[in-house]
Amino acid sequence: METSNLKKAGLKVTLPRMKILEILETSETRHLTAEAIYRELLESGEEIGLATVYRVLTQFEAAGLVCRLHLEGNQAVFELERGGHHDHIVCNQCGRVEEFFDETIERRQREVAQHHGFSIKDHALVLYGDCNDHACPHRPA
Amino acid sequence: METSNLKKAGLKVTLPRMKILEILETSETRHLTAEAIYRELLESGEEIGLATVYRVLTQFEAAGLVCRLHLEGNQAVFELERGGHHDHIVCNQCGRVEEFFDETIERRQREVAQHHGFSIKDHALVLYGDCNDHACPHRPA
DNA sequence: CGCTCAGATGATCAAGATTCTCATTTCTAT
DNA sequence: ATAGAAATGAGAATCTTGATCATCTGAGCG
Ligand SMILES: [Mn+2]
Ligand SMILES: [Mn+2]
Ligand SMILES: [Zn+2]
Ligand SMILES: [Zn+2]
Repeated sequence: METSNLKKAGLKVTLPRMKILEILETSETRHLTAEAIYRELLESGEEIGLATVYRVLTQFEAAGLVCRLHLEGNQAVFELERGGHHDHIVCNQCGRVEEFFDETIERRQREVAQHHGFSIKDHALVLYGDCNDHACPHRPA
Repeated sequence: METSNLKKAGLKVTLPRMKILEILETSETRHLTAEAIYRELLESGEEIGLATVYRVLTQFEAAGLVCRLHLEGNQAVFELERGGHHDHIVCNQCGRVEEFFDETIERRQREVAQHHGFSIKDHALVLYGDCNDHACPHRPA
């Protein structure tokens, strides 16, 4: 088990936290809403409350284990922190999410911020378009 | 009057729509929440409901008169559509919002999307940082 | 192994943002 | 001015997320 991640983060190793982490690690969908995680827990027979899912995800975020994104709609999505920063492309048709990292964009962002006298700390970049690859498997729920 | 914009958009010219458009045109703050607009209406003595503000803003957005952004927090902000696309920098300290347009970033976005087989239709880019210029006038509400 | 208690959980309630409902009012066109 | 269609306002409803608080659980200790 990788309960070590929890311990390292200063979080007590509890059943809900382990199960939520496991779902984040093993789900074929990288970007999950709190409700999607909650549903997977129910399906696997775990009696974990939705409030706990939100609470734990917020704690995971604060601990640097996951990051929270707003890709579309009103629900935040969460993904395991796997070291490198990246941004996202979302398909308007089917909801598929692809990841990318572009050093040119990253550098220009820093330069633009500097031009305006800002010290940039973070950024949010999402591209929206059509994946020209239907039938794609990521149909909306 | 510029009720022509409303007529052109196929929207009936009503008092709430004119007043809301006027606030968007004359407010010294370019990016306004629905509630901020609602408050300005109250202060100027207009008896317009918050639901109407939201409804009208959504219609303006559909008509291409305004665009809706999510800069921070949970409230959307609206700004008059003035022709050119641009992105935003937000100060984490004081909430100041600056606008920018960078052709290099725009081009790289298209190229990245193409690499992934996407036809890009839109994007959302917000930089977060510290404007090193306090005392700035844009103090949070 | 069983005890203890700080910390975690779950059920429910609450809050904030936005939309919906529907009776009433206002435009636009005669 | 009149009528019909569309818009408005008040409040209820919805959706997502966070707060409360009584109960439960896990890590350390004997
Ligand atoms: Mn990702
Ligand atoms: Mn702007
Ligand atoms: Zn697709
Ligand atoms: Zn500032």
